[in-house]
Formats: sequence, structure tokens, C-alpha cells
Amino acid sequence: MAITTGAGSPRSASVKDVAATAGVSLGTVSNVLNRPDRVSRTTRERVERAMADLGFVRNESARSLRTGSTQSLAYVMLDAGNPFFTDVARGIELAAEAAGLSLFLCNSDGRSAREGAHLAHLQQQRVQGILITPVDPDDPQLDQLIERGTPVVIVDRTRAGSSFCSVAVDDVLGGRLAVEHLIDAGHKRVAYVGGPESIGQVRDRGEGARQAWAEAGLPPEDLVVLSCEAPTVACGRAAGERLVGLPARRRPTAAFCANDLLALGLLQQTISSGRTVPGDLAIVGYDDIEFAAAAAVPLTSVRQPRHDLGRRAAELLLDEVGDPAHEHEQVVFTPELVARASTLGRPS
Amino acid sequence: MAITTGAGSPRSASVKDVAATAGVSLGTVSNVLNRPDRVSRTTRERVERAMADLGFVRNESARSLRTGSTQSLAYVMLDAGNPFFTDVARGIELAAEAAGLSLFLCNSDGRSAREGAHLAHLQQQRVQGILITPVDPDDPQLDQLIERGTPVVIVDRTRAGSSFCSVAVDDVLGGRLAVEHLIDAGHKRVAYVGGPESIGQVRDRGEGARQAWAEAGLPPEDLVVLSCEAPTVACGRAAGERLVGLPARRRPTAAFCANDLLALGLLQQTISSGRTVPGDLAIVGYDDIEFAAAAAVPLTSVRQPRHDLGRRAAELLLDEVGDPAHEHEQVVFTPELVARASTLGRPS
DNA sequence: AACCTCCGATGAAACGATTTAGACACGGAC
DNA sequence: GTCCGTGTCTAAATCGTTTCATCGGAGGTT
Repeated sequence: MAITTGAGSPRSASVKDVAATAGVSLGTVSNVLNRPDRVSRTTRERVERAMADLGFVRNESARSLRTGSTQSLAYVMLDAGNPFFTDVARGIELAAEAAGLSLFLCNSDGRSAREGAHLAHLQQQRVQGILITPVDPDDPQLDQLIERGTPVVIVDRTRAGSSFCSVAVDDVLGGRLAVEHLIDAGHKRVAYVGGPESIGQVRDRGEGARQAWAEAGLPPEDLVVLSCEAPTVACGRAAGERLVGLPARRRPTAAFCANDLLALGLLQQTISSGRTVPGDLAIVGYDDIEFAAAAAVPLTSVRQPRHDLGRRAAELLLDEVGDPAHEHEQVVFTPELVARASTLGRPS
Repeated sequence: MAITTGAGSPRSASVKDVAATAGVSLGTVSNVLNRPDRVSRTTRERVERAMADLGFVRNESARSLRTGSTQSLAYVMLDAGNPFFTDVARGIELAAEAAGLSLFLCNSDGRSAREGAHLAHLQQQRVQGILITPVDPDDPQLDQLIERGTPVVIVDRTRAGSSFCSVAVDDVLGGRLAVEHLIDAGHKRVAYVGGPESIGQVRDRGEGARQAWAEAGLPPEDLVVLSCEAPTVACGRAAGERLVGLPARRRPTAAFCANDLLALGLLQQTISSGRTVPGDLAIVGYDDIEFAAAAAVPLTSVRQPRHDLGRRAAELLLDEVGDPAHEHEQVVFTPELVARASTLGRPS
């Protein structure tokens, strides 16, 4: 039952109310909350009874004002609609839960302005630390957070200087793996379907593709680059249409997409326009999200250790928060190609 | 630049530090922050200069302790890995952003314990209000939140009593639409692939399916119910294997799945085992997530207005927060069947 | 009986912002 | 010269919790 002040609206009970009801002092109530072993059993039970009767809910603002720190972490995601990032978030969540901290998820949706607003708000909230897959890892706002005392770990990107911890996957290698796989399968003309060059992941994967292509001694003009405005399913479909529009002798026989969303869009457009995969077009995606394996033509994709990525990032953050002798670390995981029917099968 | 205390570590600057640096009083700094028009231009600029020099970051804990309210909402999601819920979240986000509030996303992952921990923490944080897709809408913890003054809006579920606002979609109707569509196409034996009965959405959609089946005068035993332990892609695949295991004369010619994750799993299993969709098995999903249309055999699905669901829920919450004369409202949206190739096409 | 020790409980002082009542200076009007 | 209003700024109280120095009493030791 909530306390009512005069004829007014219910106001939540404070430690003071609890103390008065239980007939003890403020400090004792606080001890029951924070160091129960220092309070005798009878007093403790009396206080706990009072808390239950009054419906006492600890005020986290007051607590963190006094102690100077909160019990929460935050992960600022690049795109909450992409299952890859929600999987990373789940890895982070597990680590945070194990450490007894709660995790707030924020979605920047690829927009700098939203990202900035989230960061400012999190900083004001005094979260213990921030994990972020940034729109731009060189954004000075990130340095500013560090300077002002909020630890930051960069997820799925790296950064030249080393004033941050970061956890990433070798995207250049991932790009190479994908294209080498296609070259091995005998393809002589391949498309790279990327998003905007402003996205680091897209740049690196494309770079890896070019390296593999060059090392195989194939002519650069036979690696056709298609840029989309965003790495989404809809853009993948659009890319498929552009591919069909090419003259047959210039048309690639395989495509490597910068992520699985693009690949799934391309796959759908290809099949619904009457062509076959991989017969008319082999397709490699990136991220190996659950829907990749579940597609009707299961998608060959470059797998990243999504959970480990998140878990490791959270561990680094927790270490930075807890250990004064913390040293920044740049973890790079190795991606792995998962070959499935979209490049392997020989359709009837 | 952060203030350094003696030889110690940097501590973030407070209004007091800003006041001292600018040579004004505490109250003036606060006025610059909250009522800039009450401060003369020269003083204001001096204070702003000091804030920038010191790297002042307002302490939200102190602010909300004093004012008694925060600037945030929260949405507790049932499954962050299901694109349906991230789409709902996006709708909420837009409304929150428009109201100048920030939104925290929490993931209960279908587990009551996690949900409870999140709710307790949010209550302690004194968020303005909570949107939730609950594991169990009758959980007494939800009533307790209301009693203690935190407004709650239930999303994608309804509840018998009306002490809450809620925004839902008519799941019984959705189930009917799906099964009527299959009956119209001439199917005489249909499977309902649901998750555990503990999930309300699963129950309601199944109920709608049964109603439509009964009204068509078809024998109840020809509506085969398959229960999965969770509504996921993996379970959809497993359901597909169970379907194949049935004797041919009892095997359904169509399946209605409680959500698109199940449907995509079932679709994949069906095709990879050499059968065709919809030739050997027609499939209807539910939610119409983006991957449904993007599947290689585009999925017929029951569409819910995901964005509107989120947006409307947020609006109800904001009204409840802002308007003392607020009346609880139970909004029910109408679902819509989107017919695609998985039930329509006639494969070669 | 005097002394020491511990255990439990107390009360006051923070934490950093907001808010409110009032101080002060400066003109202008009578 | 007094009075008033206006525009700025100040000082102090306050939000709910934690923490720390302190205090009283029970029990044991000499």
C-alpha cells in the first residue's frame, strides 16, 4: 500500500517512512538494505515487514547520487532490426547478467544524431560504461566520453588509436574468404554488393574481396561493384534487378554481399525472376544470421562469432571498470566461411 | 578537460564548480540550464563558457532525485531476436523521440525471472512508464507496479481487468483469416504449428483456427495440432520432420504457423527434403516480418500493424503520464492476410 | 567493582541538482 | 528625498540514500 499525503496522490515510501514505521533509525534501514549481516535478526525482520507493508521501492537516483555509480551498462546498436546485432546484444546481456548489472539497449539506427543523443543521455545517467557499434568510430564524441570518465568499448569495429578497447572481426579476411570460395568454384565474373562506403564493415569486406581477386590474377573490371544506399533486404532486391539489367557477357555468375540482409534480398529477387541459385547466380552472404541457414536455398555466408563478440566486449568493459591497472586491448576474431547450397548445389 | 582533485583521478565537474569558475552562484547556473531567458546574455555566456571549459555533464541522478521524475520510458520485449518485436520497438521509439524522452529496451527473452528483474530495476529507476509484452499478462507484479505509481501499458496482449491500457491485435481473428484462406484454397487437412500453450498469442491464434475449421463443418481431427517448445526457426524445422513422419493419408496438405519464425523453419525443412511449397505443403505464417516476403518462396502471412502497435502504445502511455484525467483504453487492431506464393503459386 | 570489548543501533553529514524567497542595484515617477 | 517596480542574482532548503563517527548496553575479565 502506498503512503498518501493528506488528500493528495500516492507518493512512494522512503527509507524515512520505513524507519518510522519500524521504529528504528534511517541508518538501520540502510543497513538492512546493504549489509544485512550487521543487523540483528529481530530488527531486520521488523524492518523488512515495514518495507513490505509500505510497498517500499528503493530510489535508484538517490542511491547512485550518493554512491556515485550506477548498476547499469548500455549497448548502443547500429541497427536493432538486423539480427546480427541482436545476437551480439544477447552475448553482452549474458555477461552483464553474470556481473549483476542491468543492460540498456539503445538503437542509433545508423543515424549520427540519434547516436549522439543516446550517448549524451547515457553519460548524464552515469552508466558504468558504454558498448557501442558506432556509425563512425572516429567520432570525437567517443573521445570526449573517455576524457570525462565513461569507459567505452567499440564493438564490431576498430579504431586507429588505442585509447579504447575494441572487439572486432577481421572483415578484410572475411571478404577474402568469400571471394576465394567463389574463385575456387570457378567463377570468373563476380559482383560485390555493398552498402554505402561510409560504413567501415562494407569498406573492409570489399577490400578483402579486391585483394583475393587481384591475387588470383583476375582482371579488376570483372569484379563488379554495386553500391546500395543501405545494407537492407530491399536494397538487395534492387541490386538483383540491376544485375539482370547487365548485358549477358558482362553479367556476373556469382555475387558476394556485404551482409545477409542484402544477400537474402538478392536471393529472393533472383529466384522470383525465374533464375536459379546457384545455377544462374551463386550467392555468398555475410554474418550467418539465423535466417541465412533457414532460407529456402540455404545461404553460404561468412560467420562471425556473434555471441563471443558481445561477451568478450562486455568482459573488457567490466575489466576496465573494475581494474585500475586495466590496459586497453584490441581483440580481433577470425571469421569462418560456412558453405551451403547457395554456392554448392547443382540444381536440376 | 576534467577537474582533477589533488593527485587523484578525474572527477566530473558539478554545478558548484561551474559556478565558481564563472564567478556566479549555484542558482544562476541552474537557471542557465533550465530557464535561460531569465539570465542576462553576458552572464549566460560566461556560464556556458565555464561549462564547456570544465566539461560539465549534468548529473541526471541528482536532477531526477530533486524533480522526482526521469526523462525515460522503457520497453520490455518478449524476444529481441524476433524482428516483429524490434519493429514494434521502432514504433515506440518514434513516439518517444517526438516527446523528447529516451527509450530503454530490455529483453526478457521469454523468461519470467528476467522480466521480473528488469521490472524491479526500472521501478527503482523511476522511469516515467513501462511498455511491456509480458510473458504472462496476469503476473501480479504488473498490478504492483501500477499500485506503486508506475504506469504500465501492455503491448500485443490484453488483460481481463482494465486497470491497464493495452494495445493488441485480434489474434483470434488472425487465426481465422489464416485458416479460412487455406479452406478456400481447398485444403481438407491442415496442421496448426504452435508454440507452448503458455503463450497467449499461440493460444488465441489456435483458437481462431479451430473456430474457422468448425464453422466450415470440417472434422476436428483433421486440424492437426503440433506443439513446439518455443516459436523459433529451429522448432519450425523440427515440426517439418514430424509432419513428414505422418502416414500419407493423415498428412496435412497445408500448415498454419503461429509465427513467421516457425513458418520459415518449416518452409526450409520442407524444401530441403525435396518437397515443394505450396504443391506438397501450403504454408501460412504470422506477423509478416520482413524476412517472410524475402523468403525464396514468399510466405503468405497474417500482417499486424507493427509500427502502429508500438506508436499507439507509446501514445497511450504518454497520455497516462501527462493527463490526470486519463482513462484506460484497450485498443485492438485488426490483422490482415497477405497472400503470397507459399499458398498461391502452382509450382512446376 | 572497575574496565574493556563487541555488537547493534543512532544521527548527522554528505552527494549534485532544483527551487523559492528574498537581496540588491538601478531608474524613473511623484 | 522617498517609493516602487523591474531585472538579476544569491543563499538556503530540499529530494532519498549511504556512510561514518559515535554511543549505549550486555557480557566477560581481572
